[in-house]
Amino acid sequence: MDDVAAVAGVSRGTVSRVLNGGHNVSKPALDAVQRAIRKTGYVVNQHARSLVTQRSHSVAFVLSEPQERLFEDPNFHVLLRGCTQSLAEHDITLVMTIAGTQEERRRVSRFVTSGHVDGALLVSTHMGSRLIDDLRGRGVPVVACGRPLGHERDLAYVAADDRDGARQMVQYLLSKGRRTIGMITGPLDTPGGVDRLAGYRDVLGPVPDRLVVTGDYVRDRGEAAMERLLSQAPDLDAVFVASDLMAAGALTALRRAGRRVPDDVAIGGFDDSSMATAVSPALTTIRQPLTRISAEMVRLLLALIAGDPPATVILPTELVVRDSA
Amino acid sequence: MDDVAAVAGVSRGTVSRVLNGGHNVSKPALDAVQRAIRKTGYVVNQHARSLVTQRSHSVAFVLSEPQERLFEDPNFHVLLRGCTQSLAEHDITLVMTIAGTQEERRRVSRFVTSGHVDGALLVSTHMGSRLIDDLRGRGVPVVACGRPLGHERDLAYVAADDRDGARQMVQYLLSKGRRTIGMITGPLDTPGGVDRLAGYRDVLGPVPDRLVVTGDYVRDRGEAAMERLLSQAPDLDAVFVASDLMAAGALTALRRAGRRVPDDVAIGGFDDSSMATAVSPALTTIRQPLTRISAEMVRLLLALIAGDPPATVILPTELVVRDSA
DNA sequence: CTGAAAGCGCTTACAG
DNA sequence: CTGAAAGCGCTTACAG
Repeated sequence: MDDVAAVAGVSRGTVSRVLNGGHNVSKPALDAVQRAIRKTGYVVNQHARSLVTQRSHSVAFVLSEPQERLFEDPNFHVLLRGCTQSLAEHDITLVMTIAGTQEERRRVSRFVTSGHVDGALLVSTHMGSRLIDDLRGRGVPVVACGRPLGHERDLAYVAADDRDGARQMVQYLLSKGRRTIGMITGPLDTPGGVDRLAGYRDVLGPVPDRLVVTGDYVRDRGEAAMERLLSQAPDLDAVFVASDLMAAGALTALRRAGRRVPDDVAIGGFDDSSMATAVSPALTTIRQPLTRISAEMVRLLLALIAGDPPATVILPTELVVRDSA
Repeated sequence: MDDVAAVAGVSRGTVSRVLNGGHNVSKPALDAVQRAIRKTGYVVNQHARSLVTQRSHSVAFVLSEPQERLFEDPNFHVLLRGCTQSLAEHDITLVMTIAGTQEERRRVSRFVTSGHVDGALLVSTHMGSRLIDDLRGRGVPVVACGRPLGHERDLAYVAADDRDGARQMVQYLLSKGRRTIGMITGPLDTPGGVDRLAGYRDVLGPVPDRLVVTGDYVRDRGEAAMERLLSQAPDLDAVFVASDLMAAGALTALRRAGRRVPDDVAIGGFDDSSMATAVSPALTTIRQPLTRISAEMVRLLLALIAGDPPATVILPTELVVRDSA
């Protein structure tokens, strides 16, 4: 920076002003500095800048999933890409962190609170990690993806309307003449687990236990859950599955059992992830607007960093009809 | 830090020494400082530290793919997770950057060279972006994933032995009695494109043009390429496909054409990605050791940052026999 | 083993 | 509009 100032024949203060928008700088000074920057190939040292501004212009993307299951979930990539792009538009860098184990969570907590980032985007399905309390306690701006069970009031978050999506799907299955509709749920310590089940019950009222099996979002579990459902309720003619990945597994189990989809059993998924069209028959499912969710998370986090109070954003879900129901 | 020093009754210099390993510090002083740190909840300011050490303890993961196609590729996630974990073991943070468009590449280049990171892991299939030259010119330590066409000599990289993998697959197909073996290649401006085709030719010698179709690694293109191959060479009894994703597409095309796999046409994939077992029949394929590739990339980058000269690491590939061939 | 002091490369009131 | 100067929060020879 001294070099640039010397070459341009001005003070470092003026160089700095040019760097920060060029306000209060005369045209000739501005030109001289810009020429000097190009000539010297100068790039600001972000650490020095951050040290004085107390702002790093980067945020953490915290993947806090014990089994790191999200990595296999196509939804996750859409979210990661969406956040990276939305942030890039604001010239903010995404720092990727994985908080799978206890040890990793400690590391992440230390990292996020040590001024390395201005805030954090929390992506996890299961709750109950101490991470949230740690970060909140330090006053770090945080936005969660999905309703953070138990922290709805003190944490900003963006979520799809899971419950309404589930209602739409079950109503659709009914409208197609299905009468015995089973469900494979997500884990019941996740918002997608409880809310989608609640939506199912909203429409169907009290349902016999044998019609509901708890899953965990991944493919294999969907397959096992479907087998169980088939043995508990051989008479079912439709199943609402809380994720496309599990629905893909359910399809496999049905094929093996000799049941045709959708003729014998209709399958409704959730997410409208890439899996929905990768399987055959293609899944009728509920679309979550993940790209918009990413954009809203970023918007909310930037607002929080700017000092705004936390807020909640709920985005609508939408029925997508394909071949499985 | 002043607070900690005050509480512990020592100077800031001593606090700093404790923070940096506790060498040359007396036991009582060390204890007092650690107590004070706990009591005050102090966390170092990384920017201040980096400003003086000139080291950020973070590296960039540069995803430089025009179509951002990698995001859909399961290989990519394995790589990202592998790198994040290997880096975490060294207490180094991964900063995720996407350099898809020209504009993004400029941003990334500025970011990487401005001292924000100590080095970069370059993940891209296509070459010829100016990014490499930019970073090299600035003296930024860089390790590429896969042979960087045209930069083999001046860039450190880690790659799987693509050519030998291709040879293994073609030899296997021959050993199963297949006589007319077609190939769907990757893009010919990528190492996986040229090297896998070279391996195919190593075994088969000169091959009629009608047996080889160029693809682009993604599913849809694999489907289209298979259709083309089927019309150009209706007599083929095996196809070596340069990626599992394309092989999945090829399977769809074959099913539609009424050809049974592997009875009528055997399919050999490449990657052993999650796609290989997600499709039916499961793919016989060539395994790339992506987790080891990530670990080696990280090791190489840290060596580079420490001042070692660039190096090349080639990891073996391995035939995995399943149902498609 | 320890403290005082310089310095890392910036930004930003402040005075002019 | 511009320069001189203080200060962001650390680390690290240096002297003791």
